[in-house]
Amino acid sequence: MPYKEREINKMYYTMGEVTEMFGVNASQIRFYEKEFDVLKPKKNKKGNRLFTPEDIENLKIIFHLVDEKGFTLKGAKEHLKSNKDEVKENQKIIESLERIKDFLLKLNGEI
Amino acid sequence: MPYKEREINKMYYTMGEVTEMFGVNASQIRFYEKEFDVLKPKKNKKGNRLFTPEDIENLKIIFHLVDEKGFTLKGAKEHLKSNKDEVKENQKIIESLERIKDFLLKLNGEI
DNA sequence: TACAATTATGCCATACAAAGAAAGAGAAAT
DNA sequence: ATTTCTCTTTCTTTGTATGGCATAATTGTA
Repeated sequence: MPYKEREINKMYYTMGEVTEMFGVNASQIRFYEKEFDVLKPKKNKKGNRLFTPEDIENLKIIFHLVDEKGFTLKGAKEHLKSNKDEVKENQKIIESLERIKDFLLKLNGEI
Repeated sequence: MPYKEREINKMYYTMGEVTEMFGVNASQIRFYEKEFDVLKPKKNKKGNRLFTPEDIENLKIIFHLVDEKGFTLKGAKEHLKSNKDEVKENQKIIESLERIKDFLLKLNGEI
């Protein structure tokens, strides 16, 4: 594995970076960590949390569900479990349609 | 208007029937009535509530959103008002596919 | 008597916020 | 180089406002 890729994989976010990113109090992040099993930040020797990019993605989804959609934490948990695949499926469909669109545009140019 | 249809339109549900139907306390129904503008039961001379079939339908939706989907009351309200949910998303996808269909039909005619 | 209304108050879980301790990092003093 | 002092960050624990109804008291009427 090349050097840069290893660096990316080792990318961690501190608690300060996360609270800055979402504009919330650290206590809320810790509370969410207790509530949502998908959030599993590593910890260093001191005990400080090291958030992975996956943690960040999950936090984005959680904040979207809770703040914008109006789910309870419990509702957001179940939505995460049952709908993560659905969201990814829709993403794939959209990407597929984009490719078809590009193909058709190219075809249209050739006629 | 024929007799039977008038009867159907005049169909009302009492508070007792509603609490029985949803298995909840009357105070919860009255509380939801205060919270959700869509719930507007008539009242007879005595003051007793007369729930319309439309009220019942809305209550079904509300209970579904709150109890099963895990929305907060606020979230359920907004979900009811703005159809910004899956329905509208799917609508956009369908419209997009319709346009693609028209494009393909046109293309097929030209070749 | 039995069901329903209103108004006021009570209550418990949810969803965080605040407080205080502990642990580096860096600068200053020894 | 090492100790001491502050400064900052994060930790854990404890506190609390709000949400979401339930209960109580009183009144009405069929």
